Amino acid sequence: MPAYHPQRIETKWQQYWESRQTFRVADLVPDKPKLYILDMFPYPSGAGLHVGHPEGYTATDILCRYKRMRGYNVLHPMGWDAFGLPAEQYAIQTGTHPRITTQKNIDTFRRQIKALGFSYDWSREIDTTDPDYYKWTQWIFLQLFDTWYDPSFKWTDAEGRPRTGKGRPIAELPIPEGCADPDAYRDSKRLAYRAEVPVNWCPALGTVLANEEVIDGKSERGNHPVVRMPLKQWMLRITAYGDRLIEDLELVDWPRAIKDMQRNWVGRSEGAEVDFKIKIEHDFDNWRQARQASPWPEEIPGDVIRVYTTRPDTLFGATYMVLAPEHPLVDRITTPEQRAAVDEYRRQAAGKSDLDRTDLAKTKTGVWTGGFAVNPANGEPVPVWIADYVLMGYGTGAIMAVPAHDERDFEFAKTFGLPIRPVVSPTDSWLAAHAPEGTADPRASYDRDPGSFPEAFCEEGIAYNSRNPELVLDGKSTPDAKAAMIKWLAANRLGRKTVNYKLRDWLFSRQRYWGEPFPILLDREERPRAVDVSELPVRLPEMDDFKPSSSGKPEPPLAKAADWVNYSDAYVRETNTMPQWAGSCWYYLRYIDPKNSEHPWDPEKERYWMPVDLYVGGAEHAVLHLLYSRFWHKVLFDRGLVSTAEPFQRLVNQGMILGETEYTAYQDEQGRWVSAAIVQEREGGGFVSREGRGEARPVSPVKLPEDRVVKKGEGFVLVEDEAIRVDARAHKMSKSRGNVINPDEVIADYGADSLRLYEMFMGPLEATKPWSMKGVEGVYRFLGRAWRMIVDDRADEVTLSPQVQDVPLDADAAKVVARTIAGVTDDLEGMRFNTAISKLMEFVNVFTGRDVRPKAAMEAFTLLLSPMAPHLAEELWQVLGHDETLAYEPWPSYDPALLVDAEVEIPVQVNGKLKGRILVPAEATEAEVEAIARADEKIAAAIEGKEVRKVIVRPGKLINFVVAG
RNA sequence: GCCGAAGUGGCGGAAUGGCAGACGCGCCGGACUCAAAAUCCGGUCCCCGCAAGGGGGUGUGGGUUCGAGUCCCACCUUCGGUACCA
Repeated sequence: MPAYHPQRIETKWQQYWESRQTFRVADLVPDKPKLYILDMFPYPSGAGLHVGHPEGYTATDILCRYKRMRGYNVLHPMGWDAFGLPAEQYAIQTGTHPRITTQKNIDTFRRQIKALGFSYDWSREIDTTDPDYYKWTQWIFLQLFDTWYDPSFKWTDAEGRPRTGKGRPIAELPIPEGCADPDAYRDSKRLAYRAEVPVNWCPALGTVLANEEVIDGKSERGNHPVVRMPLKQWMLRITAYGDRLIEDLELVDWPRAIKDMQRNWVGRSEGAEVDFKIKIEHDFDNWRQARQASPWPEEIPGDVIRVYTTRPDTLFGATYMVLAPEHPLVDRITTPEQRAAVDEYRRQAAGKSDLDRTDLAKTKTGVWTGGFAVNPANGEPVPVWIADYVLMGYGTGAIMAVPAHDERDFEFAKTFGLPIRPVVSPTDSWLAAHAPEGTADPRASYDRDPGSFPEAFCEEGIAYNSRNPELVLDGKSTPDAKAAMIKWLAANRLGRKTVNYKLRDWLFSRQRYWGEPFPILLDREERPRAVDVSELPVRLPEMDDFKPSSSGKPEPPLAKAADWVNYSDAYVRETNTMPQWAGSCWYYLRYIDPKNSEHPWDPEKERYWMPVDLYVGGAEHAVLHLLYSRFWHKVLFDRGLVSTAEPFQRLVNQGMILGETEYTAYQDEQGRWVSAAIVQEREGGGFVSREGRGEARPVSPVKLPEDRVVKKGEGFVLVEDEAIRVDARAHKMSKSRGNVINPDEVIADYGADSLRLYEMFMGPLEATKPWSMKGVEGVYRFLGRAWRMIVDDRADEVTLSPQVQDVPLDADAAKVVARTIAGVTDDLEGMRFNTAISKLMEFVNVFTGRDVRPKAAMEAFTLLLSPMAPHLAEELWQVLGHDETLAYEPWPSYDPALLVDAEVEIPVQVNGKLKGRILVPAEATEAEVEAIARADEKIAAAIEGKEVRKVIVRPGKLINFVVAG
């Protein structure tokens, strides 16, 4: 009977922990150091827990349990990111209220997570859809609404660095003199503001779609037409924090890859804005004089095209301009002759989603407007085109095209026969490498026609062909030429230096039901006003119809709740809701003080717990969630509501868990095997084989069991025909592939401890790795061996094995124990769980081979095992005679002297090649080691008759003879 | 295309610049058993050899070093992210 029986043990200890509140954490414990270890909370989907979830959760749980035993006060909470589209779509289909679905899913997730035995403090559980939670999400939104960004505000950060730019209360915003409408001015400066933004409106579905849901201008569901139309939406001014989001990455301990991604996403670039006068009559000279005499206009005047460029040094090479099709000046500049073509092009562009315009479009398209503008550097007229390779959302939505030195402009100019004027001289090596074959004098032919080269020269170089009566760039390097051009432009009010970001302001509203309502009222002129804090939360109105609008225009479902919308005679409620990101942007703060009804969190508790010391989650959140959270946190910091500049001090990304490795062979229509080497996946699904230049023939994949394939050379082949290559690959788990592992089933078969242990034993936490049920069995067997090492498996009751005796440790045993403690401790500190487990396995392999197992060794082992397999460890601890949980037992210690051996075996090399091994005293000097090595028969033979030029001795490590001949 | 990560036995993986393959899976052999399962013991990178022993080996090609899986350069492959960002 008392074989290792995880199901019995695990429920027993889960109940024990729950009933005694073993892991409830006190807020402020002055004599203990604090540690805040956080998991990314899950979206409770209807599919239930996935084996990917427990990977990160197990890792953090191990650390928490380990750190508690080392005397830390550990905050380790869990909650639910529960707003979101699936519950709403389910509601539309079935009429079930999203709250019901969400609650059901949460209950499932909670049950599954609890079955894994994690040491969360469940009294701190939060749910983003709970009005007591979203009350504070709304409250934080009001802070954003109440804040403007002062880019010139000087302050000093916690590291003592001088900083510029800070969010300040809107009441402190200086109103410019003579401002006709101070309220409108304030509204235009808030971090939360309203703007017209195009959305993908699908009239047939009556709903607004995300970019991913639009394919080829049609809806993914139902294939209905989708149009882009402007809609008034809430935006968050994250771009104001672009520099700080980049700079403060220096303060955190995150993987370099994630920091790089964030930097790229923000995409800061330095360049210049330049104004090109629209050429209507011959008025350029007059305009220049007027410009010189007045300040730089912040608002773009109606008669100029303002462009952004990172290469102002190439302005003399700007031979045409391109506007985005949506650019407001298109109408004004288009000539009557070109009107029809321009309108048609714009109509086509409007039918394409952003993805279509970028992803699929390989060749450049565009239309001339018929209009011209004037190049401010040389006064030459340049034609103005529209093309969808210029995006309205970046820079100013207009570019100066320098085809000689920009790959996209080069391609466009060649397509439409526009002039290409070189203004940066390429290096000789570039010319030699890129000149078309047979070019006698590459430089001469480049200067004559850069278009004859296959690509543009986009690197830095020496300027030429760049002079006007006031400015000479010729001979200057690119950085010098940029500086000179910017200086000249600024002096003549034709341009100025600017910084630009790829990052756009954050579109923060959704036309959905299942999200946080905005705490905002709109007056008759649609001016926003904050709901009074005393009226928070603004609850979602009860509705039983979640269907999209039938009004024929994009309208959020909340618009149908008439009583709710009509706040008073003067005001209506905002009917958009917040995106799913909102609740997850600040949840780590609410865990600190989850029940506080007066404040989002208590400032003293915030100072105690923040920052989060370790944050673990999937890399798919590397950019958006982490960037958005950091942005909110910085606003809260600027407003004095949190004490740290960054929320997450250390970040670790767990890798993805793939399905079991699959072997796939291919058969043609006659059922003949086709080698995977000649099979290609076709776009839009299906596979074809292609032999040499032959016809592509359709083939179908066939899944093979492991014993039908064999390794040959680089890959796998069929056992019965080794000429047939077989694909061997693990795939992402997905319902459609049928390779999803359900954690409930693993727990039922092997227990939670085995699941936990296996997920940690698979490999490094950060790595992507394939699942293997055989691997689960392996760790299950290990736990069984650990059980039998301590428990008498032949007795009727669970009792201590007679081999476990209260005897002192002999020298060897003491060494094994000390080494295991040292190794496991070190591995846990470094989050190397896989090697920590292998050290425990080695320990068991040693002691199961012994007839007498000292009790002290067994106790140390049990404590070392407990963070990873807590249920089994608690049971063993009890069998070893203890009444209380081991969760707060001190972590085992050891005598460091035991790690040092008196004698060590070291390798002997001759010219770096291993020739033998010798046993030397650990304290032996270099000369002694050399003498022992020379005395060794094999070594003596290996160096006999050769000149020993040098002897390298690493005491306790190795000896290497460098010989000649 | 750009950015990032990774390439080590049949498989997952281990190795502060110092004995490559710890630990686990799988496989082979043995013990226990009437038999099987479970369990226990031994073996298992490749090649030559009965053995002792010898030789080769960490994606490819160079380099640094007494010594390279590890550091540097170039390339190849796979995975992840991103995508006309002016």
